[in-house]
Amino acid sequence: MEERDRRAEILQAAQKVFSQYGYHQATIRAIVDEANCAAGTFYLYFASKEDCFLALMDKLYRNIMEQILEARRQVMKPAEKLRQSFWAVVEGLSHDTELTSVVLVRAAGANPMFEERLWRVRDAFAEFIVEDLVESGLTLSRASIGAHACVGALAETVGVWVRSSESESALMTAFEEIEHIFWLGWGLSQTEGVESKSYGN
Amino acid sequence: MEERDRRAEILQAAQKVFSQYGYHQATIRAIVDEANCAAGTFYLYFASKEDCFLALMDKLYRNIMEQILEARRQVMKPAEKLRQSFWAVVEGLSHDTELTSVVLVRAAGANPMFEERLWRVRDAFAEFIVEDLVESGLTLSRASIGAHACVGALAETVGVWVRSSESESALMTAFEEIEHIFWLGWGLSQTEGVESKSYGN
Amino acid sequence: MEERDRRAEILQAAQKVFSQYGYHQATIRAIVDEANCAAGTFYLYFASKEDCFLALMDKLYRNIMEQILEARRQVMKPAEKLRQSFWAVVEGLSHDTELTSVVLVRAAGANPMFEERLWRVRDAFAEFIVEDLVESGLTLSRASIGAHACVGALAETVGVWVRSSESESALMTAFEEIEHIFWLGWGLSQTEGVESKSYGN
Amino acid sequence: MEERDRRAEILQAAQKVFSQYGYHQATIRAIVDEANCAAGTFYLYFASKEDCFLALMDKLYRNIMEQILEARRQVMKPAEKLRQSFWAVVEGLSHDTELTSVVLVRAAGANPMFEERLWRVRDAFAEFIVEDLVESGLTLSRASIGAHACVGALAETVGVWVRSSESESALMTAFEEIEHIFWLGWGLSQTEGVESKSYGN
DNA sequence: CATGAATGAGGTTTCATTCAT
DNA sequence: GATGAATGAAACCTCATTCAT
Repeated sequence: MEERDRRAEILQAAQKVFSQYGYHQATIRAIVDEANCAAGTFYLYFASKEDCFLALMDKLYRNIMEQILEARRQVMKPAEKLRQSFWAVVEGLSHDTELTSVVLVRAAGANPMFEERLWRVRDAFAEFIVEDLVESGLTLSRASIGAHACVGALAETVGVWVRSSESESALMTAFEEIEHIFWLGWGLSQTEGVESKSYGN
Repeated sequence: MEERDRRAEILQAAQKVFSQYGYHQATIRAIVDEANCAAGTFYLYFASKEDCFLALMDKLYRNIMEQILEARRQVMKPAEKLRQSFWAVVEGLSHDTELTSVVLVRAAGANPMFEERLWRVRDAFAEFIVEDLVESGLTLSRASIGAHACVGALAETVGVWVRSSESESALMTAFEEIEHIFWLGWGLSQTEGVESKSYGN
Repeated sequence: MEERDRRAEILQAAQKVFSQYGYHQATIRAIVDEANCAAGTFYLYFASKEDCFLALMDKLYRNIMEQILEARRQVMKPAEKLRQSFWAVVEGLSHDTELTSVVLVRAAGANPMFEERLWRVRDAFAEFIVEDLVESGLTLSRASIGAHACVGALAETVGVWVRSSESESALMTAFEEIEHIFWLGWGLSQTEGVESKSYGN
Repeated sequence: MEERDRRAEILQAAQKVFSQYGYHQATIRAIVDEANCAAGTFYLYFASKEDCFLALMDKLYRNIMEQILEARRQVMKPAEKLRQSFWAVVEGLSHDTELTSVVLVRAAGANPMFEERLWRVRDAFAEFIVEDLVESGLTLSRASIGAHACVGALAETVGVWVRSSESESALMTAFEEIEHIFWLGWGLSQTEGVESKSYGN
């Protein structure tokens, strides 16, 4: 006898529908049709449409957090930690690109609450990178700007990729290029951490 | 007797209301209250709420386009052209940050149509940068990835800044840091264009 | 050009529908059909179904209050004041028996808020009678019990009458009988106020 | 092993919940939670929510009927029979005031069917009093009006008492006062039945 | 007997849009 | 050009009831 996880089924369906129509255009009707259940069933597992969307945001958040914490468990050198964090975020974002694009691009305009929660997510990721950058010798201010810029670059890249019909490897190539840009931009050699020579003011 | 531009008044009011509530929470009622006119009047100038929002997106688009085209009129060296384009985008984005945040962060989830238009806007800006980067010696692929990453970084930076209560000069500092990162990342000296030493494949 | 009072029209329709179906069975749809307007129009004049019902309660309340205050304006002797109050309540209740029965019998179970408001109405009327009874020599305790009993008797009588298909004069006869019972019961002669002889404990 | 009467348990729980929330606000969920059983179990004992409420109405009806029939079994003099009926009703009403208030005040607005049943209950009680009053010499018309007025007075009194936080003895005092009023009002000596002196037409 | 997950009809309410004035 | 009362479609959500276990 198979164990069905209704909540997961509905969440999956919701993700698909939100991805297709955006938050407001998505109707409960469409979600439950996709999930093959009745409207009332939706409300056994989620208090509201909003609650369901927030559950998706949390899912992405936890996905990435897991990756980051896992990655940072055994590392030692700052430069390496930074790279691990970066790729953990990348890993989390690319693990389920539909989810990523739903949360990153469909969340904002829909609801001020989503927007705030979304910023919390983005800020949390940036925070890890900031920390590593500071350890690597950048000032807090530059680390903070750079970390957010990096998160923005990653998010945009996912967005571009989702619209395109390119392969997953194309996405990976893009991530590598971004790593390349930021590591050079931050004055870090890609394998050895902070460069000795400083640059200008 | 002064000429009133009703359309501009309403657009201004709409920008304020969209900025405050997001697209869907914003009601025509709130917009016309803000504009001190009747609901019907709104429809003399805009075909629909959607049309009005699109007008705002176009406004931002034209703001930045103007800056870019203006900036690129007299320049010659590729390196300089790139820097001009970058700062033109920055200029356009920071000229009216309320408008920028409305379009950049409130648009997406609201409506698939906005999303598509928004990507057209972002792509258009990225395109100029791509062109300049290619002229500066990057491959098309890397130029394209880098240009989009750059646009994403700028958009995120505006988003972070809008939420914070920092001064405009803080925003400028952030833009400078981003320029710094990308120029180094792209292997361009900040004052002279493409660096001679290449990096890896 | 005729002045239409939409609010009054809808209120009238609502009264009819509530009277026919009770609060919960009554649908906005039925009300607006009865009022010959669209569902949305209802919400131009009432914040909610609840608000509309409360408006009906207030209408009855004001109807009766008006009668009472009017009646008590010029009177002097306590006995006469009491009789005037009694008949003012009666007048208010019988002025629009549909309204009366809607408010008095349909209000309770529907909504705790209605119930509370309904008691406020009943208490308010009882209060006038209490006051007059005390002036006529009864103790506060007995006056209070008697006044509420009297209100209950009147309400029940209206209820009975509404269900029956008797004439309005039958209702009046009933009210007179009730006056008769209570006046004797309170030890007041029907024309001269407090009786001299007291009765037991 | 004690015999549990599930039906009675659920009915008890229902009474409590209806009393607290009113008929429509009360949910089956709340009732079965209170009764510590599953939703499905409710439907083993009651055909519907409506059916359950009707069972409560019947319970009150039977409570009072029992009292009345018991009381009237051995009496002979009309005056005494009337008093016995009156106090039997009072007894029935005050035996379980929660039940009384549920039925008397929460029933009406909920459902036209309840209302009709409620009137049947009230009419049944009034009928006994009418009968006794006619035997005591009143005309049928006056007896009928008086009996209903009396029932209304009693019901209102219970309602007032339930809202207040007075002792049970206060309720009894109120009932005595009401007896006093009506007996005088009907021209009956409180101990001896119909007074010799008649009053008016 | 008992359970409780699933159902789905149906109601209230919102709000973009229209049009007679 | 300007108004704002009226429209009505359509969405979210509740909750009494069922039935497979």
